[in-house]
Amino acid sequence: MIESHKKTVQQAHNKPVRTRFAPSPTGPMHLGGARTALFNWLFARQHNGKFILRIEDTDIERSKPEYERDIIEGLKWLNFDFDEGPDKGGEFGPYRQSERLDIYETYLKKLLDENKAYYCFCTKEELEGDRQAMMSQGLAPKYGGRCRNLSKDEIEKRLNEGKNAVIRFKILEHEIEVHDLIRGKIKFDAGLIGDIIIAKNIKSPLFNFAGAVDDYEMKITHVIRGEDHLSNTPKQILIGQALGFEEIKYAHLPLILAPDRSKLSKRYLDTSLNDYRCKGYLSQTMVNFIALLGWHPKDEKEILSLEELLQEFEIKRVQKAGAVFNIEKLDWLNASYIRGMEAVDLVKELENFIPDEWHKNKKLLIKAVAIEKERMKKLTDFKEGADFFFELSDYEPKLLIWKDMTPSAVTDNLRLVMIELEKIPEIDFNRENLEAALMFLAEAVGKGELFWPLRVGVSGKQFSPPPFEIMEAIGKEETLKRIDRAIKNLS
RNA sequence: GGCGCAUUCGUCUAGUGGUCUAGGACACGUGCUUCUCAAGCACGUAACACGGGUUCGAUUCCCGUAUGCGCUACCA
Repeated sequence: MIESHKKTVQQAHNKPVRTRFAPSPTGPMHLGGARTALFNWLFARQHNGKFILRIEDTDIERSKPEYERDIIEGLKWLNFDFDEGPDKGGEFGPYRQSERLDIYETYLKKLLDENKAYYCFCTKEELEGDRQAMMSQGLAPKYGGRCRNLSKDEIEKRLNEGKNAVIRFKILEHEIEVHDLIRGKIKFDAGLIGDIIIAKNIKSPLFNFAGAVDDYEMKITHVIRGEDHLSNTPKQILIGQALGFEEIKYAHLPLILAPDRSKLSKRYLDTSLNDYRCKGYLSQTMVNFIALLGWHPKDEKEILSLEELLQEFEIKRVQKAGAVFNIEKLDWLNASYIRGMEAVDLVKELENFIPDEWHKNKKLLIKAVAIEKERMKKLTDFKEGADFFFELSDYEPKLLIWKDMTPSAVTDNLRLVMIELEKIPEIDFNRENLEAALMFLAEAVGKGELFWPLRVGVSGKQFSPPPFEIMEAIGKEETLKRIDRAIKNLS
């Protein structure tokens, strides 16, 4: 099934599939970016193609190396390995746009020479005035073409005078069709676009132009990106056509939305991938969850590993409408993954989420994790929920009292428990034996009457795992110490 | 304002011209289990934006309206 699909795509292009993730390092890796990367990665891997990372840092003001690092770190965490990219290299590098200025310059000159682009000397003030005028007439605000037909001499003269000039691309008026893998045919009227600026100057290309050049130069076959780029697509296609580039397939992903259906922003929840990592979400949770935002497998399966996604993913099944990011479902998914993990593996994930001292007693840590993972939603929950395994902090003595029992009745029950526990040898101090030893006692005095004070005595908490599990984890000596402490607390 | 995209339970979504009394998941509610919490199990509440067509029949096709979002930068 996948094999045959694979074949179809390769035949259609007659060349290997190459996708790219092309973020701007102007901020930390965003959830939307992570999903774009995932779909690109999946598509490339499914078709035996290549997945390329390209850093779009033409905006030198806003681009920062630390953001590039954050993006690469994020991809690594999610296990989206890329075949070509900055530092890693590849046949079509460099992979940072700031290092490809010569390439853009060549194409820019070509466009200028062929009269498909021209220098524009209009000032920002002039442009703003034009825009206002057009808007007030109810027209699409586009460049009026003041500098479109300047004579060669005039251009030369102004350039020599040192006048500031941007480079505009001539948009020919005609209808243009975008074939989107997800949305089908989309028509645009190029006449409404107006001549766009493709470079601030010969050495400073802008997004639409640089991207179009790179997609061609890097032999990208499929551009999979957010819906926010849909309106840019005709511009990029037009630039490609002017330069004689081959056609590229496009797929525009629906946006990830905040709970009020607005664009995902810091106002409502964390937007960067790293925030979620720091908050204790697992890599596999994020991958799985992000995949389900705007995509769904054929069957009703919801929990899918990266490998399963690789099997199941189909770009045609991607949703067209935006998807609200539902943190509750994310928590449920994360809890589900945590529960499903082996305690030893979970301990590794917990590394940076717990105090160093807890690592000293590995045996206890593993036991505590095995017990607590059943009720954790996030890795951060362990620190609060499992502290009592390592050290019992002070608690309200009243907490020991079950319903309307008297303190002395509670004390009596705890004494009975101690007597029974004393009889069990250290080596047999496991949950089965403990339960067996205390069951008949519980039947005599009542389960709640016995187990509630015992559980609170060993955990110090209103809510906690069952007492037998705790006692086994902390061992006989510590258990007796804590029960004794509970008895003293009550008097 | 212009252009573009979208619209199934609160949310993520399945689905199709008659099988829809619209399916699943999260959340929520009730119950079971139970010393507490969690998990688990059972049950339940809850949706085809609206208006016109097309059709024997429309949630599904077409057109409008509304609403939301995106683009409309010498950002990407």
